[in-house]
Amino acid sequence: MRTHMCGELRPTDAGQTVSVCGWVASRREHGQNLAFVDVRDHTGIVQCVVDGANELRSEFVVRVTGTVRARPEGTANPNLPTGDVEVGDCTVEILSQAEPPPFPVADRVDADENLRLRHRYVDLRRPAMQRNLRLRATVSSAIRRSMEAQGFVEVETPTLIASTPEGARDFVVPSRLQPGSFYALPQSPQLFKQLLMVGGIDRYYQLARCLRDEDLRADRQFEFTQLDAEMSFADQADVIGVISATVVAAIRAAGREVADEIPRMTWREAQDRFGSDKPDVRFGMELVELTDAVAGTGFRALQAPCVKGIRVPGEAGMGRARIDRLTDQAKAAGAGGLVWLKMEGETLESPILKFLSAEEKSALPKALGAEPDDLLLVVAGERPTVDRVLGQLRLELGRPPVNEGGINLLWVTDFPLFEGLDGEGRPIPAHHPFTMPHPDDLDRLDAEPLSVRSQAYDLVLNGWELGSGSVRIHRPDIQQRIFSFLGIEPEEAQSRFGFLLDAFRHGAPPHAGFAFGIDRLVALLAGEENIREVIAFPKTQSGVDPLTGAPGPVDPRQLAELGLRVLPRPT
RNA sequence: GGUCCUGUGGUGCAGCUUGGAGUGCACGCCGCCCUGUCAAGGCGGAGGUCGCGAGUUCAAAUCUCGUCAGGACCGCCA
Repeated sequence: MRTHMCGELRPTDAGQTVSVCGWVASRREHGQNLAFVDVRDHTGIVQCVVDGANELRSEFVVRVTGTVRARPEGTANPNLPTGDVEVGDCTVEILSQAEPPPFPVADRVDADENLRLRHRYVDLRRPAMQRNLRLRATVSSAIRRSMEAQGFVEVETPTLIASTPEGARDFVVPSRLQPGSFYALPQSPQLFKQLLMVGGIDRYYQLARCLRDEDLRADRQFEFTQLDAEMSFADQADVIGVISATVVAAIRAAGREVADEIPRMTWREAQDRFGSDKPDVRFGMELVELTDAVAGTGFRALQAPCVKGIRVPGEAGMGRARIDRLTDQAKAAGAGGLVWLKMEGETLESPILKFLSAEEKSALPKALGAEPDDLLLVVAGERPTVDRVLGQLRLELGRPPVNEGGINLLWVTDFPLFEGLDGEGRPIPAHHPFTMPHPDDLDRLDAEPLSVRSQAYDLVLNGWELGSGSVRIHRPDIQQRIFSFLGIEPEEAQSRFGFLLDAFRHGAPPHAGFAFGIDRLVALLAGEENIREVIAFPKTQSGVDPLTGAPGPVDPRQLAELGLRVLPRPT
């Protein structure tokens, strides 16, 4: 049907008779006997010269046959890769007519999200969406090649699985053959990949669809795709090596530069320096320890176990309203308040000056490395709160746009095993309950559980959590001990995860794994703030697909067959 | 569950603060003209329940309340 793609014609093709197919991108008529028609396919646009184009309209699908020729002197278009040539003496076949598009098919579009999604098939024609989806395919392909080159085997795991009421909310599918019983859609293939290790697969990977029924965000959809991997007879260093190689390969396949070696940082260091477990290391403004500098202060607001601050360069002119908003934000995040100091030239200005000693007035700016016209923000309180609050303020005040600052990968290691205590004093697992504690900390499990580190690690890219992994518990005795720690009784553990514990009694190799989100990786590589831009058919924030109308009601006969009845919505 | 922003011809906006006739801009659409344009140009034209519903008022796109939709965020996401 066609001999060439629109975007590939060049002066070297001159003289050839060609056929191209695509959509009418624009039409410029110059009377009855001359018109220019730009035809677009995913490779680009080429100008076709026709006698008349009165019957053509935007987005009509056409096949154009004609002769490639250099454009006349002075009429080349340097903005177009095909701008030195045109297709002349054209015959135009209309393959399909089209209504006027609901929004312009331009590279950049500012149309309403609902409108774009309702007409996604038009939206996808836009060069930006074409680039994003093709970038995604390039990245996926590079990931597969890298994993296979490292000896990993792709294994598919089931989509209809048993619900394990742990972590995120499950999507649930009613069973017809067992009315009243339900499948769940997998939040991840976690348990299956561990079973594959017991099954001797040794190195497993999968570009796995994961589903979680939680509220949507710019970086979260109901369904998302992960590189899911697991390896036997391997430790943390092995996993980090494999995943590092694959992520670097994927980023390079996308045409971006990245170093071979990915820096590492412990969770503790990330908290101390950045107030986050996923630090954005593209900019400074690190958290500075001030506890000693104000030890013994007479100012009550700074009498706290931990005092830290950040230096906001050049923001001494910040208005009172903005500072008040930051203060509200800090309080909402748990801080008692927000202390601010301004370097008005060389002079320190602050509402709290009268409460500070002379030593403190010089020690605070010095510790923070303050320079003229800087704004200094100080928070006091319990250490985790101080870190969290300042970490948020740092992002708010300094974070660069998504497409700036290059690609900065970072491994964050030595996460705590538990992230705190629940209402009944039981530890909450920071990762998941199959995470192996750090061997050096095992003997503190009973006495100081919150100080126990785990062999869990996250991969962070420009402040986005790309993914996480861990060394898994492969011994039933340790797994039972962790379960009981989490308040999961042996009977409950048996009923929920019994199949895994059974498997571990049949010869489980030590194993470790990882999973990271493809949607987020591709979005960052595409310079997009929102993962919807790299998903062909995403859902809106309220979980609706405006194109297909999902979710919708089902036929009453379907419900009856499933033994279900829909209750009226509570009002 | 909560906070904030947005909703005005097909599209993107302005108008809203300080209520006074659906007013305006750009694109698109329809018709005519035009032989070198490329977001072509010129002339003319059509197209509106100001998301929806209440309330206040002599009078509401504009003020108030509710509601729906889209977006950002908090909660949530082991």
